[in-house]
Amino acid sequence: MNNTRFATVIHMLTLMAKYPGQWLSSEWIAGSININPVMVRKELSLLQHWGWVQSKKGKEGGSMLQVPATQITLADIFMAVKSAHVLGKKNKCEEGLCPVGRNINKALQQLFDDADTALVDSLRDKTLADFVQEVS
Amino acid sequence: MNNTRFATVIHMLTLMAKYPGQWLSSEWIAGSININPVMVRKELSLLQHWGWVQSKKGKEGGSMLQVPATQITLADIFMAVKSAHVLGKKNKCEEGLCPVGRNINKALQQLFDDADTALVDSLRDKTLADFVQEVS
DNA sequence: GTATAATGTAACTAAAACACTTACATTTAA
DNA sequence: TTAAATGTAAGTGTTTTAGTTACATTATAC
Repeated sequence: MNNTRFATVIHMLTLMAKYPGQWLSSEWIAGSININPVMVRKELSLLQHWGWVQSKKGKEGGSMLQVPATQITLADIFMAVKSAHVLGKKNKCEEGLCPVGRNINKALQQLFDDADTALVDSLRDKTLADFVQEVS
Repeated sequence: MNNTRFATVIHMLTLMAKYPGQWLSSEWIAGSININPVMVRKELSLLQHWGWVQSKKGKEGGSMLQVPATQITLADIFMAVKSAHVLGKKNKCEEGLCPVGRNINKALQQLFDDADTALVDSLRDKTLADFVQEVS
């Protein structure tokens, strides 16, 4: 995770949770985060895909939360944006070039999966609602 | 962590743990990992800095472990190579541009630190020796 | 109906992170 | 004295990430 996607998405969700029932424009959300509105819209499409957010096109349109903030955990949010393993990437050890290396890579895979799980587990007991409360 | 440093370093340490008391050349280590020897030497300087590894220049030189593999935990290794937070980076929310945003960023900082801690804690009960045993 | 203001998305550009590579000074042992 | 290794700086190439432009589409207010 050497990107800002988790920060961006939780920021977006927090704003929507703070203003429930209101159509927030991507322009306005982007302003609060200090990023480009198109980036916001890209992440919005992810949030829609997960059923967390509803968007409305056209004038007076925008986006709002579709599920209670108590039902979204930080683990859910992390998994939605996670790309790589938390311990990083593996080296490419292909075509049997590395005799010892192949076994190591197999053990690494397990280790990487375990680490991902440990982190996600630690995020499971905090909800978006909890986070929003900390902010207010 | 969207890089291969953890994988590279634990691979290197595993090799040195498997061949204790032998001077392993960066060329040979790099061959097993299938990466460039210079990358290996860069990471070696990190491992030396932590006192885990000893290197010898000149002909018949190389590197070897200087401490027992039982005394290096995966948490130690992770912390040695970790650059960003496991949840990623924060958005730049400077100069009070974002009224709501500033509070969120403060809460995010805490969350990011907690997540890092949770991951490190989960890595603390496994040593390099444990990992090497899994590989063999 | 028409103007306005929003989303949705593709395509492109810019910047940053990452890994590779070259080169060479230095060191050490056979 | 030669060979083989580390140490490291400097430069290049690749990939990832973020920003930006552009525009088709949609929906509302007037």
